[in-house]
Amino acid sequence: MTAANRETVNRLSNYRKVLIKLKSLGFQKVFSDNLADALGVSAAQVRKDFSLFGLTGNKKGGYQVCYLIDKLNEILGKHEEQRIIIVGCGKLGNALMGHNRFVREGIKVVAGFDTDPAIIDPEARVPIHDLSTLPEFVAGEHVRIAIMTVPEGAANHVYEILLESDIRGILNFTPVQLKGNEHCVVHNVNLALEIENLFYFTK
Amino acid sequence: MTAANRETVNRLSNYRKVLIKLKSLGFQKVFSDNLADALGVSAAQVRKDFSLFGLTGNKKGGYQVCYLIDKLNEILGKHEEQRIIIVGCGKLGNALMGHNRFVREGIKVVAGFDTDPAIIDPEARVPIHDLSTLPEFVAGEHVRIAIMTVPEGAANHVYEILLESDIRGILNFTPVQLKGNEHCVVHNVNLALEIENLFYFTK
DNA sequence: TAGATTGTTAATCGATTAACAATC
DNA sequence: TAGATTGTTAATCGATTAACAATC
Repeated sequence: MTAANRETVNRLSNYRKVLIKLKSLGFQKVFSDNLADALGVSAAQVRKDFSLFGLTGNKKGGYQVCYLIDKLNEILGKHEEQRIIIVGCGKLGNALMGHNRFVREGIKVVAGFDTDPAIIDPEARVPIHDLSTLPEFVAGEHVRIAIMTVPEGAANHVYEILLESDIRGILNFTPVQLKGNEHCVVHNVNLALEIENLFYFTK
Repeated sequence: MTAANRETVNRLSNYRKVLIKLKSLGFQKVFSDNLADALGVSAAQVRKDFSLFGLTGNKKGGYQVCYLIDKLNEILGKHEEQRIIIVGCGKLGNALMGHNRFVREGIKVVAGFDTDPAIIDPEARVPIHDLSTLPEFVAGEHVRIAIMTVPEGAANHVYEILLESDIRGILNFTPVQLKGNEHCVVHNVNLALEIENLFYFTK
């Protein structure tokens, strides 16, 4: 069995989103063909994905919408609130702290961290703490995912702090490409790279 | 010949970045092996990538750093300033408007667009214009790349406006997955999806 | 020359797709 | 039953890697 990769899991998230929409419209069952159209993938891909995660349907009868949603919630950890922290509370970090979409998707930013005393504010609605208190906070609050929005120069230092903490996954917005290791997964989002890439493909 | 895909172009950007660093350190030549190590890919991949774009080296002598930088600048369109606009100047759009990294990478945000009169300010350092003036502005200023940071509900409407304008590439931050067409490339950056993905892989 | 590196061809790997038996 | 859909196996496709001849 091939293990689920990042793209597969992204498709699961997208199936879930479509299914929730379908449920709200009163649909009770759905065919692989319908989901395929909604996502722009093949029906075989949908069935393959479901098969990989043990999501079963009925020959001829398709899949039960509620069943799929429930199973996907479980697989994606959507039964409970997903709590994250944001390290680096500059412009970008701040924007993400109030990101409405996170709230709607059940993702809660429980705290921000920074080193600038002018920014630190433990009394704010989303408290901003000193970076030095991060390991303790993460351990105490059982947070395992962090967004990194620090300046390029601080990237490696902050990364080390995160690796030594209980953080298990990082969404890295710095241009420094971080590798991750067996304890900590890193996804790099390099905005300048994305723009550069678009320029290439529109030439 | 297989055409260059997104990942290949991303690697080109990363080679370029490493090469600029090497040049500043006084290096004049580099081997595929060195670049491979720097990026965490195989040396064969480096040579294959270069071969695909006609970047040549010398058997035994490696590649000339300056030559590679120059060629990559040309391929990636880095000889001139890369001008973009930002559509939707809420928290996230605003943060990206002042993104220092863009400046350092030669990417210039020439204007923002919004529909909220309270936000519109044509006199600001980066002017924010009314959305209705976008097609005219884009045509007059020859801008071809746009970042979309509008609310989910406005995504499809704004997308249509962009498709009818001279915009050729879009970096889409709304959760609505846009497909793109033969005239316009779309890269979707779905932050909530990225977070969800991290939660899956850290279970 | 001997040793090392490029550039390319062939092999491998993994993901997607096509096909179809099972079956409702 | 006949028709339609799942679930899985085999085929395809594309990207990465290994191997090596060419050659500096």
